[in-house]
Amino acid sequence: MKSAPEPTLSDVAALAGVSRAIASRALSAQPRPVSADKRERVLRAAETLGFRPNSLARGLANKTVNLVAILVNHIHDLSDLDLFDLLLAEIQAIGKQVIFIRVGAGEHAESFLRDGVAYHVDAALVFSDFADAATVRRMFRNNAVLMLNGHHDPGVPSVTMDEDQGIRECVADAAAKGVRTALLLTGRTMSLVEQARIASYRAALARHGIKLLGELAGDYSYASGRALAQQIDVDATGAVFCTSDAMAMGVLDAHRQHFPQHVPTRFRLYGFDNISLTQFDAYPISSIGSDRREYVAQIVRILNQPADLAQNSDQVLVATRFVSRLTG
Amino acid sequence: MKSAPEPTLSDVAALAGVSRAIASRALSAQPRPVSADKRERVLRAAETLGFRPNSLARGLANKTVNLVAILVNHIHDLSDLDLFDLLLAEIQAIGKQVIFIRVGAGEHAESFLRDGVAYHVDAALVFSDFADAATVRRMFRNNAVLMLNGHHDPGVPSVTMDEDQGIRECVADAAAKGVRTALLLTGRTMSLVEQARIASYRAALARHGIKLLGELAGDYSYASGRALAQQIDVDATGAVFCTSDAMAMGVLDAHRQHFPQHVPTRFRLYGFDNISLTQFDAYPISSIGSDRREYVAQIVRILNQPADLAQNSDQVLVATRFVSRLTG
DNA sequence: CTGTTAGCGCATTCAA
DNA sequence: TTGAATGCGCTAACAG
Repeated sequence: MKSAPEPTLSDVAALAGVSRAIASRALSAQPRPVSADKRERVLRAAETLGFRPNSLARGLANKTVNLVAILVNHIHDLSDLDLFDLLLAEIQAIGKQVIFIRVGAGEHAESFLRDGVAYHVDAALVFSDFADAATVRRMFRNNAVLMLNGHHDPGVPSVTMDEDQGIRECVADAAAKGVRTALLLTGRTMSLVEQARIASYRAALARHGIKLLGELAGDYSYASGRALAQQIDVDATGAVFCTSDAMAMGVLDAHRQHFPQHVPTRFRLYGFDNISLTQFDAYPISSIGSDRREYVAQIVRILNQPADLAQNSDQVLVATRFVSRLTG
Repeated sequence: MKSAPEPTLSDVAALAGVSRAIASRALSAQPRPVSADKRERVLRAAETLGFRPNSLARGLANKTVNLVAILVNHIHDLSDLDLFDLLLAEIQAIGKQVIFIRVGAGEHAESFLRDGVAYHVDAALVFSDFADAATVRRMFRNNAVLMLNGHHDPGVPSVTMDEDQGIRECVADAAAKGVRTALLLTGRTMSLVEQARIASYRAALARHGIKLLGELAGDYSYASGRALAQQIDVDATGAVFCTSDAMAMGVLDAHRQHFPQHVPTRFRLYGFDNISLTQFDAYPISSIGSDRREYVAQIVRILNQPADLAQNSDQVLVATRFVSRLTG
């Protein structure tokens, strides 16, 4: 009672009256030597049979799968659907498909991959910071990994945001507007990326003579921003810098509960990531972000390089810049 | 200058001093007849060699890939990161990996799939409405398709939201609160799902004697909601029903520009989808949604069925319910 | 330009 | 319990 078995290349070849090799060449994307006559017959045969090449077999034969893996902690790591949408479109545009892997907090990534195809993808884009470069390198082939989680490693190529640049601009903006004191709301401080970010804020604040009143540890989420906002001394604080837009949104809403203003007037509020939500009227939060198109372009460029080139292990830096909105 | 070639099962077998068959069994997930002694040697050999099974080869041999495809129009089709996050986690929990395919508006899905592994996945979850069931069925094996885009088809299993139920509750809520006139903001009206949704609203409104002042055609987006809001006659309209939360958010923000109120007092506002954003203070929009856990559970249940069972082509209906918030 | 041959890496017969 | 042999579907190398 099995449904009709999938037609194979042999079936096509047989119907067209040619050898399997000819059929293979006629159906190949690259130009291969085949007489126009036979190519035509093969194509017609494939059409009538409803033939669809088995990519597993093809991959096994020529050792390419046209598959890239994207590793994230949680989906929210992407922090921005627009980025993901663009990334997916561009990756597909170069003829590759994306296998999406979510590596939950405590769980071991390796067990997820054990029985999946992910081990043998052309490349792995690592957004997740579940592991350092060494672990990822062990999981995948060395030159197949692209670190996008802010972690650097001499042996592995990476595309990283130059967050320091945007933070400088952001703090400079606050200083120019007369801010003298500030509060910093941070994310998970065990993250290397977050540590670097915090260091940038500290340095920039010091450079401008802005006093850092304190650092409150959140977890990037709206809820944590909302909760921590209770600790803000509205009268003494000139600016609140958050290392995520979501936390800034939480701060904004918490503030509105006490002061029915659209935007805080006592202190300035700055977020981070420039997520698309900050374009909505309700959350006009000044933020820091990079040009998504350039970011994605850099990723795709590396993906397009033959593996030997990737050995150079590019450490690409993408600029970030301050984006001014109502709260800043 | 090629990097170390991946060790294969043969390498493991050789190092362990056994045949390939024994090595294969020892490494199999299912219990297979192997003496404890040899199993031990094989496992150790695999460990020292850093052996990782090639899933392409395995898939070719036993005709299963443990891969499911998720088809979307744009990422935003998911309208809800939480749903996607949960779905991905559950699919991975049953040992499958997800290949993500974005089928752009005008582009042909088939060309995307031509050279990808997607043709031979275990199943395809279709969120995109780029094509009817017939097209999807042609692209994938019949019983491997699960329609989640609201389209029904006798030959293909589906999990669909029972939107009519939620809409009834929603309109009943408005009627109970004395609403006598209403405006409907719709999405892309060529969509079959949207047409059904509109029909539900019309019927429910008529049933409660609420006069439908008009239907304004948007595209589900925040921007379209914002623009269409200009046409709302605040004095004559008792309630505004939107077929997406994003449009309701746009309406809310447009209204706030003229009336500095957190929530409209002249008319009631209802959205659709119950996206997580409506839990944020800024957008306390009453909405209609289903239990994500149940929705995902139903999908995974069907995914777990052997192919022959799916022949039954379940047409599962998941309940939706009204979720009351400040605007309703 | 064509067809034959030989693998890709693995799981599974079938004898032993 | 074991191992030799066979095949999954396709492409590449080689001869013609």
